Amino acid sequence: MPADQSKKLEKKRRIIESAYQLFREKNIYNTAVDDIVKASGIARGTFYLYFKDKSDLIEQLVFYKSGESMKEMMRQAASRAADAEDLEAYATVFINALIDSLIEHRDVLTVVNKNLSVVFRAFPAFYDEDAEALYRGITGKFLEAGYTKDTIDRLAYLVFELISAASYDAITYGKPFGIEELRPLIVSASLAVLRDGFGRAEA
Amino acid sequence: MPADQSKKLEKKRRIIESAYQLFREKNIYNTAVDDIVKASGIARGTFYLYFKDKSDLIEQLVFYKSGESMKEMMRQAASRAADAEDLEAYATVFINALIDSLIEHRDVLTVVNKNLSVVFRAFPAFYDEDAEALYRGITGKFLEAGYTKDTIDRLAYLVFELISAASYDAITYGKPFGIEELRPLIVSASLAVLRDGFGRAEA
Amino acid sequence: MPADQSKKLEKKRRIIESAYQLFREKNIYNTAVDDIVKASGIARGTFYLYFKDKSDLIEQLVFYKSGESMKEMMRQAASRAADAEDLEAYATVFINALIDSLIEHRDVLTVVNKNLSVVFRAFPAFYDEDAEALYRGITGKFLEAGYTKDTIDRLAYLVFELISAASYDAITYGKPFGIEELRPLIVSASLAVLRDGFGRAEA
Amino acid sequence: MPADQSKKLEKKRRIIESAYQLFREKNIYNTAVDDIVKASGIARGTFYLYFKDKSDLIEQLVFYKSGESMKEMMRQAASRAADAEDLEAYATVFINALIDSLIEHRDVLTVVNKNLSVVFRAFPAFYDEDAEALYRGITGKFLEAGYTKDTIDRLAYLVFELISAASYDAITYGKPFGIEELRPLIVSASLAVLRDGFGRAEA
DNA sequence: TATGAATGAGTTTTCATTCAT
DNA sequence: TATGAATGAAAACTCATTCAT
Repeated sequence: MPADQSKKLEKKRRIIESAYQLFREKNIYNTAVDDIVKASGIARGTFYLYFKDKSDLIEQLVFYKSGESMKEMMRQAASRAADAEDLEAYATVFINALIDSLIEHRDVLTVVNKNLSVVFRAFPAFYDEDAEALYRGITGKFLEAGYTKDTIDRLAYLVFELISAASYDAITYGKPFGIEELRPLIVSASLAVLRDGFGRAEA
Repeated sequence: MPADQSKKLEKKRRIIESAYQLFREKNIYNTAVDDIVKASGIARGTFYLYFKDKSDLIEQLVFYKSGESMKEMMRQAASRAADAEDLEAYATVFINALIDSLIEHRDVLTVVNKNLSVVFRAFPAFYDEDAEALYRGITGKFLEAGYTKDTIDRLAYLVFELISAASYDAITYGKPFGIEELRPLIVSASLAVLRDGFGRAEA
Repeated sequence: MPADQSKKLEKKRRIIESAYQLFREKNIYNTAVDDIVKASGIARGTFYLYFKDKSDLIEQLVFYKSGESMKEMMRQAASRAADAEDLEAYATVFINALIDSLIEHRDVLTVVNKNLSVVFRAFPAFYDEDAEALYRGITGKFLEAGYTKDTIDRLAYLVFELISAASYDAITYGKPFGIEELRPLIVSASLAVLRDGFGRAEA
Repeated sequence: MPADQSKKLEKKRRIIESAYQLFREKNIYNTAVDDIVKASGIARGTFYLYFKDKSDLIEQLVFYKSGESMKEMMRQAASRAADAEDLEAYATVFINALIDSLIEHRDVLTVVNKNLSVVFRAFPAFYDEDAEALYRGITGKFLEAGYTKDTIDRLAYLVFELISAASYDAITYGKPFGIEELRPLIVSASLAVLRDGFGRAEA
């Protein structure tokens, strides 16, 4: 039973992976189910064994891909920021690392687009155990520094939005400003937001 | 001849307006050209007299709708901020007024979505004379205060991104935070970004 | 306008006619919309201009075909029975002529099958002006002979059911009895039903 | 081995029973093999262990269901008519009882529809021993009364057709006439057919 | 300019049946 | 016997676009 289960999941992931490739190359609306099954090496009907219809696949793909990527990015950023001496240094390294990750995962951005925010947004809601642990790890330092849990959630949301919105076009189009041109401003603006948030919370 | 011109423009606007309604109700990909011509009360062929194809309509619609709305929002915000005593007060009133406008034009957000940024982004590029004049008016105060033109463009971009990204879900979904809950943070974060940008620019 | 209208109706009839041929050759469920459009010499999409979907075509075809055939059969039967001296002779000739017509239109039976009854059944309800006139003509003799309108409707229904049910398999399969073997019984049984009906109505 | 046999038959009946339910609810062409196996709680492949294909199931189902119902109806009708004094009374009670049975088994009519006649028609051919015995029992009285075997077969066919055709819509749709409205006519018409048939046979 | 019937390539989806386990 | 994942041919339907009037 568990063998069968995992085999099914394995095939499902294979389909998602093929679809993901095609979506990147041709965009979602120009990719037919037919293209996906051909790329997956499965029969047309098999697709409908795993997904109710095309939009079911899209939904699952976006959630899966953006979730995975986001966790991966957070993990990398958190690990690089681990040895920071104080909170300000921690945030600086973390944000820079996050931008690096976004650059590295630029292909995800193409497909997942606005939907990345879907997961960023769900982040404080801990949509899965890994994500929860990560979020706790990252924000823990702020809790120790005296930020309230509520303030942290709001600030995290705001900063993630700022970073992803500002980076999105910079990374995918390089317009109207390149990412390296914008990077110092993003970092420094994020820090300002965090500092400001702390001041407001104490008041 | 000018009468003809305006008649043509009039019909074109009618088509855009009908399409806009449908896009809001059913989303772009679920709206057929057929639906649009029916709603416009014109014949199928006529559509292609005014637009090269469907994507031409979409492009023009998004540009038109978001451009118009944005100018309107900017105008309102600028007028409300006009009497502010200092730069900080000016920015505060302006940002609050901008959020109010976004709330008021929430229906535009639905259709134009991520594409609002398209125009926000094009802003410093002065995509039309009105817009250019507006942008000059709004940012003029910062120029006088000693910000460089370059810094202003970057900061304007960043702040607009921050405001629109953070407001988008708050206004359209009310999740994960409501707009009024987020508003003080947005304002204060924006001010922090502006202040920070000034400091960095001087250095 | 009337030219266009009739042209559209003309094409619609052409599609119905092609479908009818195929339904007879291959049966309804083995005939694809694709076969029909090929046989009609039109494009796939055109089909959907005239019929909402396949079942819409079937519905319209059955109604049209069975209606037309039935009127034709009634007309023939009525004309052959016209000179009959008394009611009994009239009915005898009429019923025999009706059976002849059913034999002649045996191909309609194949497609329209049980649905012939649909129209037979609708008969007293005068589903169209031609049919109404015909029905009035045929049953008029019985009205004069003293049958009430109510009795006529019921008897007509019963006799038509008897004739079509008993003839259906006899004509299409020749089993378990051939039509000529059954014909005298059907005629005589029908007359018996009519006579009996008259007696009951008087009592 | 006989235990196995009956187990096999048991499962076969379960499949037929499930299919029967679905056919009633959704009609034959809208019921997929998949629906049937799900409703039967068996695996897809198992279906093909018991039936060659879908049409094999349909054939067996119709035969089984209509045969069973028909025998049941005949049995009831024959038993209620058993004590009748003369042939006319016997026929009257029998026909009325048959109509009652059709009303009671109306659900069978829905599925078996026109196909009920298939079995009615097969009746004189004694498609199984039970049925043969029943038919012999019912028609025996007519044989004694002087009807020839041939006449009996033809009359039985005709009368069954008359009754089932006339009752079908009356019972399932109540249109254009209700069954109770039609019942006296059906009975009396049937008797007329029988009487007439006797006369013709003697001549 | 305006019309709307016609097009047909392109998509999605279904489903009876097979077959390895 | 029993299973159910896999198959893929076949079917239904959509829709942007063209073109004769």
